Amino acid sequence: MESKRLFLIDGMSHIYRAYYAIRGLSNSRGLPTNAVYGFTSMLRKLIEEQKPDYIGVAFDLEGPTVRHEKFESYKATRKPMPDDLTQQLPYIRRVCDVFRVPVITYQGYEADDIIGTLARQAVHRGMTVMVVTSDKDMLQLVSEQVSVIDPMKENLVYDPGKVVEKMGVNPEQVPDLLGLWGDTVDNIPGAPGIGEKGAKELIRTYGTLEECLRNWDKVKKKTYQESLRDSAELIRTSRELAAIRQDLPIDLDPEALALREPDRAAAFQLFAELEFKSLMREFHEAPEAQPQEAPWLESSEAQDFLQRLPGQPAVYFSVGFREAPRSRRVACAICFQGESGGAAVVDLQDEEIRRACNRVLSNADSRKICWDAKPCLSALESLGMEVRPQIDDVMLMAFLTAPHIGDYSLRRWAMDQVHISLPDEKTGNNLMAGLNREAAAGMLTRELECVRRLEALLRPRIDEFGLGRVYEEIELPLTPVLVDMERAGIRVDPAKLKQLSSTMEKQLAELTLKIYSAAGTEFNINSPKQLGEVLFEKLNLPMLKKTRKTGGYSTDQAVLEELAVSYEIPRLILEYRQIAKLKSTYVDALPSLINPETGRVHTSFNQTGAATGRLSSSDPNLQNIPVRTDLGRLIRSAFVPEDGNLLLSADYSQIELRVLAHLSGDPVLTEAFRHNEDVHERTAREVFGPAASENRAEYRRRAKVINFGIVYGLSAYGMAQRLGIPREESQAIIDAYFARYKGVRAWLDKTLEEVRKTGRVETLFGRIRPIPDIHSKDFAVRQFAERTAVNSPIQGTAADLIKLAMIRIRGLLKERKLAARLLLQVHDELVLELPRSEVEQVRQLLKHEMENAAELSVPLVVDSYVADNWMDMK
DNA sequence: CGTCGGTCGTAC
DNA sequence: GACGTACGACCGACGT
Repeated sequence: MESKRLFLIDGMSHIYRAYYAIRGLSNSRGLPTNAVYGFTSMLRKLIEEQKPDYIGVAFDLEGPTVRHEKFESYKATRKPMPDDLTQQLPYIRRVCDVFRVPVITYQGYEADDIIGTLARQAVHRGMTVMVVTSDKDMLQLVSEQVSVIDPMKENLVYDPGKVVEKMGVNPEQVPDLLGLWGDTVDNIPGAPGIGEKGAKELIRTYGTLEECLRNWDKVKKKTYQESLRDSAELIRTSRELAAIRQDLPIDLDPEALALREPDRAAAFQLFAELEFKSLMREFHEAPEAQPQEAPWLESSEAQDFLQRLPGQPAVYFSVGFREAPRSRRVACAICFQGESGGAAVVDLQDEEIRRACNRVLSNADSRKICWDAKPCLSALESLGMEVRPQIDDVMLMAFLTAPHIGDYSLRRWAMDQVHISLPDEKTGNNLMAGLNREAAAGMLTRELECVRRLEALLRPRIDEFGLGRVYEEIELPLTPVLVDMERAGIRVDPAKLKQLSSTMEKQLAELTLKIYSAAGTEFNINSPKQLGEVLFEKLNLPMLKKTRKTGGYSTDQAVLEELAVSYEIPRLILEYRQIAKLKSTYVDALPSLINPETGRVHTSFNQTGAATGRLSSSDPNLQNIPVRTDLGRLIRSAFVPEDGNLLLSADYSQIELRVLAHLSGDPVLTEAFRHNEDVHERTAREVFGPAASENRAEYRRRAKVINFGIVYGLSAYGMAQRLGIPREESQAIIDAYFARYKGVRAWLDKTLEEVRKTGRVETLFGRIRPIPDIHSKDFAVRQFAERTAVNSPIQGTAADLIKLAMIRIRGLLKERKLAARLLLQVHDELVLELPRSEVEQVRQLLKHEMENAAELSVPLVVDSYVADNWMDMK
């Protein structure tokens, strides 16, 4: 029998935290509600996630305390409680009442002392105590039976080990430590001249404060000696102030502290008054609507339960993860529920249970449904399990139906759509890692309930919005492809990066000296603010541009390039910037991301990262490794295949313009691609006429800018900036473009007309993107919406095409038992690793699948390259 | 001391 | 304000 858990909440610490953490919240009658809201969220979350057996909140009372008598300046510098917080105190009291959480106070003593006293008594009765606070003083209460939990730090739990880790001393030594160190928050003075470092060292050396004072003459540092000798009384008083009392004349009454159900009606009433809408919704529901907590099943019970699942047409599941070293996530528990019948949680650390789970997951006749399948699939496969066919992923349904939202955490969707609150990720991990199996099961059950309800909500929308094809044929089958790519990773040569890093360091040091000498002053070159002051105030260079939001001096590349025509320093800064950027973002960041077991970096591809349907990549982002400058490209030479293998890269040529040709049916663009012309050359001829052939390179460059601009929804201003020409001139060029490319103009008009009517745009395959700002009254916002509207179908269709190709390529490589593996996708490029012997076959396969991903009105063209590093592939 | 917005710069 | 989609480093303000 686990011992009962008593949660003692430090109320004062929380209302102050909430008050400062949330700004400007009030109801329509002007009542400030920030602290009430923060406190309520904390309390509700704590009860839900931790499921205490007993609970109480301690508050200070107005008026002096024994500490003030002991030491008159105690808390003297602390400002009185702000008015707009005082106003909220009665409501905080009412919140405790409606949650039926007892409030405990004691005249003359602080919340700390109440908690200390009750904790001690609870331990005597065999309870486990959790002290809920963000105050480091309270760490002195920690023992085998008492933990401190900090809800502001994702429910970080301090046990004696964690206290030593944070404070450098044992819990019982904390008052001694603070006697020396002091505490500015509580105005405990501590020893003059002794700070955190000194205090920790002294206590570690002598064990107690009294021993430190007795041995003052043996202390090495002179200032410490003097402080200990001369300020003994001050130090002893400080210690006394820091020590939490555990002997107040109060009696713990467990029955009064037993957790009770909230008074839902009163809670609804109160939250209505405070205008907390999401809480109103939550407390409006009948309590039965909250899911029943699933039981943990062991051995034979688990087997019985799992045996019945494969017969179900749909099986919902939610995986509990444990964080393993190198940010690996290990699946340690799984909660299942069939279409009918209750949920249960089983332990994946048990071999027999894993086998039974595998029978459920690999039964291709039933659908498996979860939220965010990629990490589940990855972790389950690592445990030797197989999931067939693919997993239905409700997160992808959410993404496809609302790709502009940007947050696809189950927590967010559960809260907004079905009004169930879930722990944040950190808390969830702690729950899974902790010893409280009931709380962990509770979380998984709630997650599962959210998945079920969200599926019921979102699957009909998939059909309603015509997203069935994109879901079934693109996003769903893409997930296992990404799992494989992430697991494969790409080899990175750390020696090469190290060498590059030291070269760059030397170059930076030289440039720094040159810049300082040219500027006549030393400053932080990395700081745009300081740089602006040096350039435009000290050196009086002409200011060309201000920054958009703060009105500071702009020092961006365009400005510096312009200034570099006439001055030396901007040129040096540009060079410095380039090297510093490459060094910090790539060269120095990559080695730490190499997995020592594989020698490779394993990026994470985010399937919901971009509203257009593109993938994004992070940790590290391998989709923005430099390629345009020689120095930047060197970084790519550190990306290499295993010995005996090669890298193969295949990229689409002009995919977005080809997509535009298809979508618009523009005859000139179509003809250019059908004849496999250089599309920028063609645009130059169309727009600039005979002049284009006189200075081909220059007009091709301009045409290229135009073509990019078209895809991104150009404006005359933007193009003028890029081309360095007057705005009227760029407008003339744009007019000339649309005179020749009438089909493109018509498509843009049609797309805008459609978005104004339907509020959304779509790709060739039916992927949608809502454009809510299209009717905005703000001109700038509306223009932005228009550019987004014309760009998204183009970028999104290109994304759909390469995703289709990836799925087929992975299927064919498997089918033909080739060793070649997909490693990376960079929007229009795929990078594979393969044995030399497979190069020709795979090259052909890749080209064929990419070029025939779909039948467009113009051909898709793919170029491919082979090399023994990623730099030399061009 | 940690968070967060601003600026800047890489990729396609 | 001014050309679409991302990720991320660094600085500095802000509140503890």
